[in-house]
Amino acid sequence: MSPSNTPVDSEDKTEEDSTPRDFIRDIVHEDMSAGRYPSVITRFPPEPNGYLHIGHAKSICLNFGIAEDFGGRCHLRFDDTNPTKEEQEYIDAIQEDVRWLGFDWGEHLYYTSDYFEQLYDWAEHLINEGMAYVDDLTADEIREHRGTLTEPGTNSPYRDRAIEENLDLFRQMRAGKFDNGAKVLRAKIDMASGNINLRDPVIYRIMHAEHPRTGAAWCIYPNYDFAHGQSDAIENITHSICTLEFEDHRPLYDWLIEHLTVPSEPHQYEFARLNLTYTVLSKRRLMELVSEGHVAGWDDPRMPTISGYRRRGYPAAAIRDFAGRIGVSKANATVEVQSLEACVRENLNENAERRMAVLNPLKVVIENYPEDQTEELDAFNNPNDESAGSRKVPFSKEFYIERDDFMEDPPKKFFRLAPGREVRLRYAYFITCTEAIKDDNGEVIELRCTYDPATKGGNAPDGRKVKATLHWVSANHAIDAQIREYEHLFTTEIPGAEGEFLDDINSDSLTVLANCKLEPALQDASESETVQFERLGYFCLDKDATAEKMIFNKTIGLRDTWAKTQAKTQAKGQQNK
RNA sequence: UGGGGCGUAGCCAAGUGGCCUAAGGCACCGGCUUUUGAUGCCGGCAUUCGGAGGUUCGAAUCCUCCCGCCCCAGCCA
Repeated sequence: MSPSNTPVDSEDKTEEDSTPRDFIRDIVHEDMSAGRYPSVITRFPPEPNGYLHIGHAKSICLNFGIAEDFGGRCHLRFDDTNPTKEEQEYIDAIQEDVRWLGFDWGEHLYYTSDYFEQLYDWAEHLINEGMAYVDDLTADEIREHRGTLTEPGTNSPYRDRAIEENLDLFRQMRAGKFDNGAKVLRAKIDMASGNINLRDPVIYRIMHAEHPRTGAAWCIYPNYDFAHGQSDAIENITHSICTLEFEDHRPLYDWLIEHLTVPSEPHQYEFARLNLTYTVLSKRRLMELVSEGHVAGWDDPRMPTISGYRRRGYPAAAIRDFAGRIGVSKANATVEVQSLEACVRENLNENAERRMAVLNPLKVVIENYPEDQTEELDAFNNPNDESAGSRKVPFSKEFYIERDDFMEDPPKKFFRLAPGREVRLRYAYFITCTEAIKDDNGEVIELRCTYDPATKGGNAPDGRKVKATLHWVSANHAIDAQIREYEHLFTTEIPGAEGEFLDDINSDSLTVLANCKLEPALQDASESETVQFERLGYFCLDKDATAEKMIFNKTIGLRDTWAKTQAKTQAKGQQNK
């Protein structure tokens, strides 16, 4: 079951594997030890009505992960019972995303729609057993008859129709004799049940709609409750894992499995869905962000979708790692996004190659450096990993540094470049600032410096130290690029906690930097490989890039304690005023 | 007021009567290292498990009551 192309995290998985790590694995472990099943079979059952998001990733990692851990398998099953909401585009995107996450369903790709005929037969069986009936009540009337949370419902006047009549009507429903909503098929259970799902739940409805897979073959469709458990049974699913809101449906799930002649007896288990701070994670809301243009699409790098994260440069392994770290339980939980971001940083720190790029360039001229000279300096691709090798970086008289790395009148704890101060240029030389040239507005537009030829490579033979190391890009060799920086899409931890979630959208979630300078090696950057721009963060090529114009997404910044202390001292200054 | 769940540090989360004077991760706070103010390393961070009673030699783990939070009244999933 283990995908052959899964990168990283394959090392210390020796004896840990079969040991239970959450309550669901406990159950599976116990079932297997007791010999209740020959092998574990789980499934991931998305409805193709939107793109997968990080919450789905949790479920995917759980279902495929359990299959892997216990030597079983996991099916990918599209739960396509509502043709009015589902589309082929989503079916394709979902498969791509699950694969990208590193999971493989092998031959086991299924669709609930594959079972429509069987499901229909089971519905007739229920009718024949006197356990289902055709109801002519309107949707409103059915609601009225359902009672309330505290009061029992009342029987529909059609509840006791003869079996023959029900059969005849149901067949006419299938034959397209009625309009949408004219009739439904209901399971006959108990209108007084405390569990509202057992008050004669609707199991088939009339929908004259084109289905992405079955086309016009059907005009009646089973709903979730009537389709899910039976589909599980058909596929011999042993552990049907879903989220907490389906807990109330389990009695109905079990009721159907019990009263139908199904090929196996699956069991449903529920866990808490994922919530993330500063993030919205419901399909309805994500759909709204997309359709109303608040983001550029499902794969906008600010979206918590799998495709958004992919485009943003998050490694699949980081998402899998995150899913493992947050665990699985039944407690409603809201995980801090920082936890996800920590996984991304950890993975990228280990795997991303380093490059140099200047986001907000400030030109520097070295006065004592030969006019037309260019040196090719050695730079490590990953100082923490020798096997990543090294590359050459061109250095010359004029280059760019980050505007933030120079201050004319630096505060105490600032130890980057300033007039008269010496710093190191990474992999290059020590330079000392001699002059800051300003424009008419007093804005610093260029720096004049001198360099010490003896410090080539970055070390002084006399052993003198320097407090800062700056990144830089040679002016004549620089590639121009646009860089897109992102912040959280929302300004509040729980968007919509008070009021409309759209009101909490962060209007500064996207910043476009137009005049960035990249070292030449970045010429062959790719969308799928996130690199570190030293001292800044992680970045990857965006799909909008062209041959003429490079565009990078900022995946995530490096931890920045300097910025943090700055913010703190600023806050203090504010307080004292 | 019906039914189903949940409550262990700022956020996740182990723990299922005695190795718990409660794992681990994130966050946070110190220190060391460092040609990324990154990384790495070291140390700190719940005498307490929603609350109150009770059972027991012994309880986060068992019992009782109470409090709080989430889900359910789609012909959505």
